[in-house]
Amino acid sequence: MSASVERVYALVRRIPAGKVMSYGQVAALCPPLTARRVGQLMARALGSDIPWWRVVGSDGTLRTHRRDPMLAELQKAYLQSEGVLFTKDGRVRMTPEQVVNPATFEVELP
DNA sequence: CCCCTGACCCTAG
DNA sequence: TCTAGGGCCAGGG
Repeated sequence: MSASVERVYALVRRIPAGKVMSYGQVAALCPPLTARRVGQLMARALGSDIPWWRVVGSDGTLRTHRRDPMLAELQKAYLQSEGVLFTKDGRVRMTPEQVVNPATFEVELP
C-alpha cells in the first residue's frame, strides 16, 4: 500500500464530525492521487473505521448515490446526525463552517 | 495490450 | 442551473 493511500486514510480519519471535505480537496493534500482515485478508496472503505460519509462531491452532492441510492440515504442520515446542514435540493451546504479548511488542516504523514 | 468502468472535477455553452 | 466534454488513472476482463 502506497504512502499516499495511507495518507488519505489518515487524513479522512481526522475530519471532525459535523464537517466534510470534497474528494478533490482530499486528493490535493495527497499527491499524486486524483479525486477519482480518492473515490475508489472511499468505496473500498465501507465497513472500516474510516468515516467515508464525510467526503462528498465538490458541489456538496452525495456521489455515493451513483453506486447505490440507499447508500446515499445512509450517508445523509449519518451527516445529519452529526449536525451537518443540507440545502433544499439535498446537497451539503459547502460553507466555511462545514467544510474543512485545508490550510488549517495539519496532517502528520503516516 | 486494448477496452471499459468508476462514490471526480473543471470549463464552456 | 444544467448538460456535455475532456482530463484523470487504477483495476479488471
